[in-house]
Amino acid sequence: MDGNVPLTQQTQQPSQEMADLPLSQETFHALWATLQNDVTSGSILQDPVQVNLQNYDFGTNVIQENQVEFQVEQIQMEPHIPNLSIIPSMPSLPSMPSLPNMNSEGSFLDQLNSALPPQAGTDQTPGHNMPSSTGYASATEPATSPPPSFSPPPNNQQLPSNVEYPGDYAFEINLGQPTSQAAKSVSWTYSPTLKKLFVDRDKPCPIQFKTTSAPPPNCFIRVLPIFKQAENLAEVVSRCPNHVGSPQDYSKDHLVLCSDPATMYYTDLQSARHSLVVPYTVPQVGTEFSKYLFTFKCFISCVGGLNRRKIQLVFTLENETGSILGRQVLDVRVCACPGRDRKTEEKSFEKSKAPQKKPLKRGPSKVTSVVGLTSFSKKAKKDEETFLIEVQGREKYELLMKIKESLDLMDCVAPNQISQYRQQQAQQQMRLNNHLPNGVPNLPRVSSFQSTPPPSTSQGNTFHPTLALNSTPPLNHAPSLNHSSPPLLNHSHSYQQQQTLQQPFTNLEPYPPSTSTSLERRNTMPCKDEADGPNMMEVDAIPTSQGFPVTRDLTLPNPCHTQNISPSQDPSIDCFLKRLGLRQHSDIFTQKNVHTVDQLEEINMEDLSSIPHQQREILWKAILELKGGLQLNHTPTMNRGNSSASTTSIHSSGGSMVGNQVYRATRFTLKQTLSFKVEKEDDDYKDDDDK
Amino acid sequence: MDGNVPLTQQTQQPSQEMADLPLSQETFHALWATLQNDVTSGSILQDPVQVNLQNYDFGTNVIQENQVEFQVEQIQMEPHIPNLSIIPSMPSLPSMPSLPNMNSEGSFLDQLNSALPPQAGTDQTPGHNMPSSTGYASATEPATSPPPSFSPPPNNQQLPSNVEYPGDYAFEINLGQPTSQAAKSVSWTYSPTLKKLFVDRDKPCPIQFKTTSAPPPNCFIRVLPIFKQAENLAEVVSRCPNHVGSPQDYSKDHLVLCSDPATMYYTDLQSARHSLVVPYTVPQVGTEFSKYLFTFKCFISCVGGLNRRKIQLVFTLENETGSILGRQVLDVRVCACPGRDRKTEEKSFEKSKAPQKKPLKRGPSKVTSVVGLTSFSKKAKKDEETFLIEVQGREKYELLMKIKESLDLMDCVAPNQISQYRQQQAQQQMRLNNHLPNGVPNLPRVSSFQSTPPPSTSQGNTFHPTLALNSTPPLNHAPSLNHSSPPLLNHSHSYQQQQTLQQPFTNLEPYPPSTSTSLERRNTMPCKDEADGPNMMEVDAIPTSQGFPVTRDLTLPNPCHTQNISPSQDPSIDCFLKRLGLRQHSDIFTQKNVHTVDQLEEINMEDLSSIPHQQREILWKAILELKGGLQLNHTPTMNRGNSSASTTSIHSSGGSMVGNQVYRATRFTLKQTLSFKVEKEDDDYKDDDDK
DNA sequence: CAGGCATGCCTG
DNA sequence: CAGGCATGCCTG
Ligand SMILES: [Zn+2]
Ligand SMILES: [Zn+2]
Repeated sequence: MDGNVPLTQQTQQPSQEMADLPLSQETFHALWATLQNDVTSGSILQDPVQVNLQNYDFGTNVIQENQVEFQVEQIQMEPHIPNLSIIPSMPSLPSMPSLPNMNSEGSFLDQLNSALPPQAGTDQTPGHNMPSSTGYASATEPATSPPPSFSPPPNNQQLPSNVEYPGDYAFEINLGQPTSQAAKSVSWTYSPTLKKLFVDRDKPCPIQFKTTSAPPPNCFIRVLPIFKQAENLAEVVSRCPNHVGSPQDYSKDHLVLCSDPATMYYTDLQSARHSLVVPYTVPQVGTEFSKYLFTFKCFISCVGGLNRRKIQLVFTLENETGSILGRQVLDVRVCACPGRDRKTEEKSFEKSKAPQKKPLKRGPSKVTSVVGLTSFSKKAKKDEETFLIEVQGREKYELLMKIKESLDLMDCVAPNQISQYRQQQAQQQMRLNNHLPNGVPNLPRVSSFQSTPPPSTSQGNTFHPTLALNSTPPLNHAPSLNHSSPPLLNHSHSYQQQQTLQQPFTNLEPYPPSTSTSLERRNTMPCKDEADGPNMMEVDAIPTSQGFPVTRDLTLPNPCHTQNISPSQDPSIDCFLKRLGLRQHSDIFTQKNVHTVDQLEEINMEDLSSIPHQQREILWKAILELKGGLQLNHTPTMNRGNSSASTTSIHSSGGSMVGNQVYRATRFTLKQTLSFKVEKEDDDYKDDDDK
Repeated sequence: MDGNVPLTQQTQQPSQEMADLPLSQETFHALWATLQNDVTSGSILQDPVQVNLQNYDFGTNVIQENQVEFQVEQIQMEPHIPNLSIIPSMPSLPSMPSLPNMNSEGSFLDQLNSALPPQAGTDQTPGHNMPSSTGYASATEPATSPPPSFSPPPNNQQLPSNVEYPGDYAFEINLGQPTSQAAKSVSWTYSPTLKKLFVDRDKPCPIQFKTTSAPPPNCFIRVLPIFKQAENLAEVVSRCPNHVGSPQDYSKDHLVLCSDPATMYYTDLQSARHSLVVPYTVPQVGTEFSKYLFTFKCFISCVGGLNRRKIQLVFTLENETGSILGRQVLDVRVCACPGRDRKTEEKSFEKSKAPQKKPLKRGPSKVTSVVGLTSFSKKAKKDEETFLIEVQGREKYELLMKIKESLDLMDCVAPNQISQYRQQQAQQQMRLNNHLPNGVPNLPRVSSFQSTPPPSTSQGNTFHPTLALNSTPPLNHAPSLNHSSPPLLNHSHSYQQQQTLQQPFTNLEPYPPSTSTSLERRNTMPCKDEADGPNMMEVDAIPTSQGFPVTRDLTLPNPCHTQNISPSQDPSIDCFLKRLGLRQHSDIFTQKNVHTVDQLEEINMEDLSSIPHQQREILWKAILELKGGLQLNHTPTMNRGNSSASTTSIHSSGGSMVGNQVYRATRFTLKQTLSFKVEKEDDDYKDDDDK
């Protein structure tokens, strides 16, 4: 096992209580509530914490390690201030007393409570304990930072959860009538034994969903692919260079597509993870399930992509504010011969659970569950000087005017409107082009909300016809993933500007667009806790581990950086390396917990010592370019602190802060890692002979 | 055989005279001389033509087809003129009387002679018969067009030659002491039986060169990878998306790299082919060969790249003006297990030539040899209106000023200086970064010639210390490939601007930079025919089929289009498709002889009917974008005529001609195709069992 | 649609 | 470094 994650080791006995370990729904709930609190008042978590790890087949393996970490960090960034003020509230917790006595967590978190300084900014209303109704408003996941005291950085990623959780509505997935076997190259086949879907690349595959009772209106299903093996879990699942979509395409990096015309594709600004969201419609009368067609754009074997690593799909049923009502996980193998491979895997699975317990190869050896929350706030300043440019030649003039126009317009428009506009444009375009798989008729189902540059076009939201006026605008609160990445550092803006934005619903006329932050917005419509629509009750106790709202305020209108970065670029290290043709070396970054380009400050020359000379030069140059300001003068660069707070500083080259904004972010991370000895157990392809 | 090339069929008997077929060196010579003539005076080829096809193992296969085509086309494009005036000089020659009586070609070409109208433009000096001294000056390969009368378009690509030609200096390659076999995964091994190199990806592989007599000074070796199979020959060999280099890297698409620090990497503007050029140094005293280390950046199996298609390297020894002094061809297989694969191929090769002649699989079924020449001319106009732009905010101002500055500077600077500047910058940067394979010390060996934007930096040309003052400036005359592509149509400029430029020598102080075309330049320094340096004699009879000079004048300073196109983009359809993730459909384009984006006008909706709906939409949209002007207004678009001249028109959307230039191009193509029934003969991997 | 190859890569 | 698997794809 080549886990890239530095971890302290703790040995423990084999455990059948696995299914009842830390980071359960209660954890989410408690954390959520408490963190809300904290963001606004400095108080912290008192409730006991439990974790519920499912979906990993531990077999009879021996636990080798069981570690829990908790961290609270606060970052504040302002223009023209030469140093990032990182306020480590609680340095970190290297390891917890071994589980399952996770109730001790309560007292631990109590300690944290006192360690956390009162929030400096006060533009937030006091917190409350209703995760569903308040979560979206104050808890987002953008701003994260390296842990202030560790070095090398600990594994503090906000990893996606793969914990199955049917929830109050008994959310379930289904793959139709089980078949006992299938032709070698059927387009897809599901193995009930393995609980695994085998599907050909780019072939539509129906997946069905149901809930026992009707969930609140305007729910949607999010589909997020993750790597199954713990050592890859931190890596974003995205398409290989060979199968990436066209640059204009918001789903260009998405492994999974859905044929539903109302599908929205997201790329999380922080984690860079690619997920899709599709409105959940209750089953037609007489049918038990709601069916959706999905396609997968890469083989699991794709070089420079999945690269023969197992993946899972995480399906979350989320309400309109992004709270998670249920979660299901499905193992998937995208391959050219689903039938053959299913047979092979089932065969080897039979063998593996046969009495003699003969050793098999490569199994998942580590399981990590992480919950994290980050709150975030931001203000904008202005740049109002006037200049004149004299231009020779009409062509240049028109070109420049075009650029100027767009710059001006971007300034005029609320950042989230810009974001929204972009996302809408792109997705509308996609629809117009009938670009969705399986040729499902592409109705313009998303209403237009663009009071900005291009004139508003379509209307008619069939997606959320019942959107209640008293529900909070989810504009800034699309659920997304817990995957860490520093918030607003360095050149990340330019990327973020171009990224897909988190915003599943666009028909939000009840609420005017706003440039305020999520926290600020709470002042406008505070304490909806007790009145969050008809689904208040259900929503109350719902965890949001995977569904942290994200403020699109991160999308800054400052165009300075876009100059050097193509719209197709992705903030993930993966994509960064891809562009350099150095994908092979992603380990180096993963090891340092560097997952997006704005974390590149973490990387120094020595980290690259393991790679060949020439490649190192290329890489280092590219890193420097991203670190140290690109072509433009006055491009402020902020350095990301190393693991130690003392190294944190700003590389501002005399310029103003990007976008002239003030940012404050507080992040909380709770992580548990279980490590266990693998008895060589895995579905494997080799042992057919001795069957 | 799935030859994409529409061809008329002609059956012929098996032939052992293969080695003496059309398109020999004499052909080149004769063509060259005659075409020179034609460009300037309208006269055409009288000499008999012979062709010498080597390097294809025909075995005892039956020739099914033997076709020769000859075409002359002239294109003229001017701003504000609504129609491309295509002057078909000679409609085309569907098929020639069957060979080997190729001497009849003489009379055929005589007919052509009278068919060719006198040249409209007269800014060329009279032609002469010295290919080496005049070739670079008037014959270039930029301007090509679809044949005016055919439909569907015939295979009129300017394909690279793979004809072995030791030449007057007996140019030879060598791979060191032959080994009888090698370990499974040696980094490289050469099979003398197969005359084939097996090499691991990214591993240095020494290849040696020699000549019996010393070639003229300042010679260089060009290395160009091509596909071996005729059906792929038209496709540019480049790296797969997974192995492309970083965008700044001029060699990012080059399959082959050379560790020599003086290596220059080219991407032909017209053909989009990627080659490298390295100075040829005579062997050290006491050694027989000059050794160079090469690396290969893709496996032949790379998906979206070589894709399991056989390749060859074409090594040409070229003099300083780009004339070809010798050519050698080497089969190469880049694979993970060179030893294993060599063994396998040798085994199956033995079998294949065993008496019983058991059928083997997939062999090369068609061989195509093409010679082509295009002359090209261009003039620039001006755009001098003055405008004022008022800008709010310093950031935007500075951003815009930066852009304006660069636009202005581009206008001030001669296009070839810009080009040169860019190429130099990039390659210098590469050296500085010690970016070359194998860590060979990176001396700045290319002198700086940048009288333009960035101040001149390095000096000291160790590359061409003996560059004679009376040699013609090769600035515009780097040898390149005969691969067709339309000249100055549509949005190709924006791509070209960003493309690697053809210019192997940069120490050219004797000649001031010039914006004039190659033809115009001849007026400035006319008739160097008889005085082209010390190597006049040798150079005289040398063919230039692969070494057609290219005018970098193609690189227009007009920045209008760069806006939407990232610098890393490549004009080839391959890359275009790659970006869209639709590489699978390259056939469609190959079939229509569309190889670069500026030929996209050739493609219409129906052509895409074979591909899946969604992909079609993506593709079509992308094509339309490239065809029809991007985001900017006043972006003139010129349509490429379909195979029929009557469909040729300009889609100018009321704008001025791109760059306000007038273009005139004349192209000549002579092509022979041999088609033969394959007795299932090929090196194959399957038959090990029955050994 | 099944058989089986081709070929990068993993494991001993 | 050799054995051998994994897996897309080609051929009947
Ligand atoms: Zn892929
Ligand atoms: Zn490759």
